[in-house]
Amino acid sequence: MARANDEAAALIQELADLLSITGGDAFKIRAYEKAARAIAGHPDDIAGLDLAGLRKIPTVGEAIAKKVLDYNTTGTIRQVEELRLQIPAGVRALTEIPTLGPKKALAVYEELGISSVDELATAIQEGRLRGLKGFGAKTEDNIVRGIELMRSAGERVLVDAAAGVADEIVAALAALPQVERCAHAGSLRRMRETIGDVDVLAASRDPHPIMEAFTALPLVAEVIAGGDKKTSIRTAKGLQVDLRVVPPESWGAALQYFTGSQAHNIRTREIAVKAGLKLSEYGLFHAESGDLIVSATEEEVYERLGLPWIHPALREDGGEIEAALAGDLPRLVTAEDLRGDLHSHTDLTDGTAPLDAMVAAAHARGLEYYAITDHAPDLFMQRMTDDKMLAQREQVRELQGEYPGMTLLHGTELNIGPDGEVDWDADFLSGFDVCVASVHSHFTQDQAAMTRRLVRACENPHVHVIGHPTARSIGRRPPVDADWDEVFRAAARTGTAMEVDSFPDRLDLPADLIRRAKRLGVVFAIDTDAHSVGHHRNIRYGVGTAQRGWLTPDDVINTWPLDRLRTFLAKRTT
DNA sequence: GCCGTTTTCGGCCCGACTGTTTTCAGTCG
Repeated sequence: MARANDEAAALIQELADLLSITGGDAFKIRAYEKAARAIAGHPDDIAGLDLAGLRKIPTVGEAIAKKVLDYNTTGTIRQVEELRLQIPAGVRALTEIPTLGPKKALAVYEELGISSVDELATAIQEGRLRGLKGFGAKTEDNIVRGIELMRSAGERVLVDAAAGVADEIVAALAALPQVERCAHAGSLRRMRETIGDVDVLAASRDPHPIMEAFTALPLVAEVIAGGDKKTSIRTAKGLQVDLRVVPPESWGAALQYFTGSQAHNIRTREIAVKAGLKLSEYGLFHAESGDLIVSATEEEVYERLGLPWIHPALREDGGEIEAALAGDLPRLVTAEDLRGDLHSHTDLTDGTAPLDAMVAAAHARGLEYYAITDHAPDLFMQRMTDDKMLAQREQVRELQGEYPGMTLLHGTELNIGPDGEVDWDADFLSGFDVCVASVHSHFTQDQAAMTRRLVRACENPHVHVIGHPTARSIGRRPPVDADWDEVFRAAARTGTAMEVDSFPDRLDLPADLIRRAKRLGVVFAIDTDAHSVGHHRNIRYGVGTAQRGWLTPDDVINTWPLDRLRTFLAKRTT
């Protein structure tokens, strides 16, 4: 699935990583890192660009453009290959150990010949790090614990797990008398699909009791670092939480800073520097006099930098600064924009709640329309039959009378077979109000077969939405391999929507593919795929993913009024 | 290595905390 852009960007990033170990110029390393991001996020396929075309990519100059050309012709970059010979892959892996960065990795490699995490663990056991300059008893101890952490937990968690921890901590701290404001920031506020650590921000003039209350919370298993401005803990499940306490008047600048991303912050600070200003978590200051200009709200900080407020979901240095400067920021879709949900299940198949409970939950969300889409017969374990489906349709029509303000749609989630065929013939399919079609098996087909399969499903006039298109399960199953641009072109051509599935372990389409699909003219449906009443709450994660994909309300068919949606659904079969 | 109404050289975001040092380097975000 990797595009040339992604592969070239990964090589440039590797070049930066390798240079940081060999002690290359820090600014050169940063230049590579910036260019890697720009290449990964560039809308055009770099495989088709010449030197001049490549140099038009921001932060890509002569030298990096030539390296990308090198990649285009040879499939690799010569300098990367050379550095790989100097620095074994295992030495790079050492920098994955928390508290062990490039300098210490190079030290143990050069002084002791250590080139893997296992060798390092053994060397520490044998006491061979003793006496090495810069390696004291505490450092040794931290490395041992870092290796343990890396080998056990320490991996990123799903967004709902992080949100649960953040909500608990924010609720506890907000109740303290010293706390004036408290909120989560970081990658969770940006709604990244997985979260490495949770950032919590509090505003107060009296930080000490807050830090004490924080480290005394029942979920705290270990205190990693403790100061009056910043304290870090780890939960029993291995999730790190950083709490920063700032003066109340710094709230806006601090929220901007701690929301990140780091790449976005570098861009905003560069803008500040060019304007003779200095931006930190404490505010926006005059560089020379040090006088404070603004700091109370994020809006003020961005405004004084000459930018409109930028939604957290966009803050990845993925083109949002350029769009903001040009006045082209999208008005992102929100949960309030959603009028309906087009994908949900009941206990007729693998849901756990009966039809009436699911409909009541949808009504409680304030939806104007709601589709029940139980599985179709090709998923044999669900034991669906024509009669059962028709009986459910009758129940849906009867239930409609109880919900005059919400239109119930009867649909189904079809199974896309290995050849792209779906359950039921055209005649039976035409009886549904809406059909979602999804891949549920044969995940490992090669790219050509999978592409044909998805294109064929799009071309089926009865299929309105492709459900969880990549079929990935975050942390468990990789996305299927397809030529996504070809699939998206088929979806745009046939008027088939791509789903943004809100399940925290799906979030499918992922944000980067959403952006690619949108550029090709695709429309989307943000659905819960709810299998229980509680799953309706997951919609926030689907909306967050759609926002990271730069979607506006108009891109999303279930923000449309019912009449417009019906027109969209109907034109497919005429 | 990139960049430029401070343009072809001299800059390049900013701060907190830790550990090993006696004033600072390394790591992290």
